[in-house]
Amino acid sequence: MAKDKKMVTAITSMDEDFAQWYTDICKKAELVEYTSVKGCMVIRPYGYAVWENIQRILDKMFKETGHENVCMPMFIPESLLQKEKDHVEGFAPEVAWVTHGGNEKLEERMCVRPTSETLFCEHYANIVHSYRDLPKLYNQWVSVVRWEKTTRPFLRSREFLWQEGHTIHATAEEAVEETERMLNVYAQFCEDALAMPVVKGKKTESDKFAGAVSTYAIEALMHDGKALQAGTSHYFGDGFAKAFDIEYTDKENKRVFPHQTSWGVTTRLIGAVIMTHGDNNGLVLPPAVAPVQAVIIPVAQHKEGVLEKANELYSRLKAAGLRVKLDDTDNSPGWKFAEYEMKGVPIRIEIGPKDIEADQCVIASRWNGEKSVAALAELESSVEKKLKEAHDGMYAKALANQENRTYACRTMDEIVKTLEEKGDGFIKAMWCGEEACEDEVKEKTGVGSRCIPFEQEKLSDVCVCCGKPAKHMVYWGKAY
RNA sequence: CGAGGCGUAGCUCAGUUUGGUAGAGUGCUUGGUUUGGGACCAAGAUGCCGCAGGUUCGAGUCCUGUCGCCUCGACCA
Repeated sequence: MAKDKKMVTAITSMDEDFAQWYTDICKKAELVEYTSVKGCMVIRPYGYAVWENIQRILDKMFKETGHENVCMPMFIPESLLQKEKDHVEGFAPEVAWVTHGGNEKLEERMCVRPTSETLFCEHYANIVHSYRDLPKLYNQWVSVVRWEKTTRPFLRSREFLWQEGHTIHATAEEAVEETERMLNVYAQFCEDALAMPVVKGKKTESDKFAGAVSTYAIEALMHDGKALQAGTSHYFGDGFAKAFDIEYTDKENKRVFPHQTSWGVTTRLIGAVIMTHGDNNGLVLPPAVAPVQAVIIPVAQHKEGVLEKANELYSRLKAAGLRVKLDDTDNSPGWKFAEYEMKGVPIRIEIGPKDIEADQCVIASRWNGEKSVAALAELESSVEKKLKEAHDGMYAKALANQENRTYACRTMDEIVKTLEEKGDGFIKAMWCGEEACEDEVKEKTGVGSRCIPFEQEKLSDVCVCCGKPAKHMVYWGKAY
């Protein structure tokens, strides 16, 4: 293991002030910059490259499951937003309104989309007429606006980038299946691409999406023990179809309502990556989404043959399909080490005169700080092996953190005591299903319901709050 | 949005109590020596003191507003 001496003084230590540590990483790793637009941020090239990798991988998964990309308008007329009662009640308090076009006041004001269910519904009403038109499996990569009061880079901003999938199906069964399928796609993506374990489950009634019959979510546990909702998938039943007059003719020549879903993940995933894997030396990126997977640092690069050799390694790794960078600036090697650690590059390759003589290079892994020597002849396979190890190691470490911070509690007192003694984390506790109890737990312990996990355990027979028979085991936690 | 704290050089911060010429370290530029964990020497450049008003002969300093960051609540992807 690497010495645990803190080598970068540029960022606040996460044990000292986690929130400040997070902000420091966002800025020092050159992911974002603030602007004069309140609550909005510039996603800088390095941060955007992470998003592009997330997009690329997810987009492929969406297409493999039969989805097509579309693009809806960014404005929604007020009358259209009003059509579904629960939906408008949920979103109206946080939408931005456009009231003027140029100097002229609009006949009807329009909101900037906070989400696009209403637009998709209007569109589906136009294009779905027969069972032969179903299903429609659509997705769009856009930004949306929600007038948030408290904002933080990636975790909550007034405008954010996301994808929203919107599908419409002939039957409820098919739509429910789609809702679950996409939640699984998200969970698999988090595991395979972000090395981030998640808990899959259903949201409670009070926590579900405005207008949904049921909402499913993946919840991840951050390094400070707080929970982060990393993705959601909603089943709408035929409620939106009824509100928007989407009807089709089935095989029996009957007019029926179709069933819908929607699902989304956002740039918040980048925040999740930062807070799941980052350490006191900076960002730690999972290899699958790292803009640079390996950086080559020449040592004593002024010496004969060093840069030539470094360039040769660069060409070989590039040809092997890796995202690789060679830093031949005249900063000192130590400076470069720290810089790429801050930026979370998974693998560092050091090549200097001593290595060249021995036909080898040094490979250092960001996630655990380990250094090893690799023969130049086996460069490609060594680096690929280290990248694989990085992914697996990061996942295992994140999973261990999640498991170590998940506590089963049988009474309210136990919840309070656990949080006091162990700090924040997931609390597993039984629940009767009544909203009053959910609220009381939140009020008395500070933790809210995160989800009813698919993987249920029976911790006791009774609700942690009221003592009546329990219906579900719930994950509770403080949320971002 | 409610309560509290903070915005001064790219970064970290002093100076604000008691109004009177804008400071340090680090970074940046140039030259040289270095180069396996944020190198060293020398010379140089860098500021509408977050922004907008106000008080004053004079504001980084006092007042008001606003924008942003941090903490704790409420709301939320």
